[in-house]
Amino acid sequence: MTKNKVNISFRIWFYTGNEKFLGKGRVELLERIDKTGSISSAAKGMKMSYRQAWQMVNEMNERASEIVVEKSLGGKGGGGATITKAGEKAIQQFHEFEKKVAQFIADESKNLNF
Amino acid sequence: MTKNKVNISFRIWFYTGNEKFLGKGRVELLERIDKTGSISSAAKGMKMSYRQAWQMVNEMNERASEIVVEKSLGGKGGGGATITKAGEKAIQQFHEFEKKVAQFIADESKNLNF
DNA sequence: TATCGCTATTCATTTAAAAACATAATGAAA
DNA sequence: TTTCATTATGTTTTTAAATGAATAGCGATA
Repeated sequence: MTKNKVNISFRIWFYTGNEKFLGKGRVELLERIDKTGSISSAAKGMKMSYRQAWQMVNEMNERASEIVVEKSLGGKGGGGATITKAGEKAIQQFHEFEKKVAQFIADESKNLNF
Repeated sequence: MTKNKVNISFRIWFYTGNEKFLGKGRVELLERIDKTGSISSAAKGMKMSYRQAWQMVNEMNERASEIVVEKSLGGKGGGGATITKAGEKAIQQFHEFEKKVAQFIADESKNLNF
């Protein structure tokens, strides 16, 4: 009867009310928007269609009390998108929370076997 | 600037090595097998095809060091399936772990706003 | 030895989510 | 006033996952 070590994986999501607001994927999207300055190039960088990326951004903006992405239309480069202070805070809080949970799970799972 | 309360949802998965072994859905499947005595009626009770249920059971048995479901073929009622001691333990440990994580997250998320 | 309901397995079909495609609309700047 | 890359939005196509259907095998028991 060999015992196997059990590893635990997890995911967390932030909700506002009962609507999904932020998860790992959306955080990555926000970070890429921050880095590239546009939804379209952020989407290109992940395996994601522009349409979906745009929709995600829109949902997040609708569901947060302050928008997380400021979008601009037309102009020099056609427009673009930037992360707001509220967006930066959301990203940071998500990472922090995820880290805490990871630490907790790592501690608690040390002696879990089958 | 109204702040919204943020709720956090999560899911955890048990892995043996780097293969998924157990998650919320599979735990429910095991519990239904336990209650009904067969994979087929357990599957019927959830929104799940017998095929998938059978495959899940098979995967779990392959990936655990001891099988979690004992299957019997033919005989009086055509056969059936029962949960082993190892299976019961797995279910119990999953629930316990999930509960601990839920408590941790509830505590940590008390003052999270946007 | 016939029956019965289950396990076991293959193959076709359905479905839902995402991608891909197409096309306006925008507005600063040259 | 033309250009440009982007946002914005509707429509079609692809893809992946699950379901559904069909069939064989099993074996205790009546």
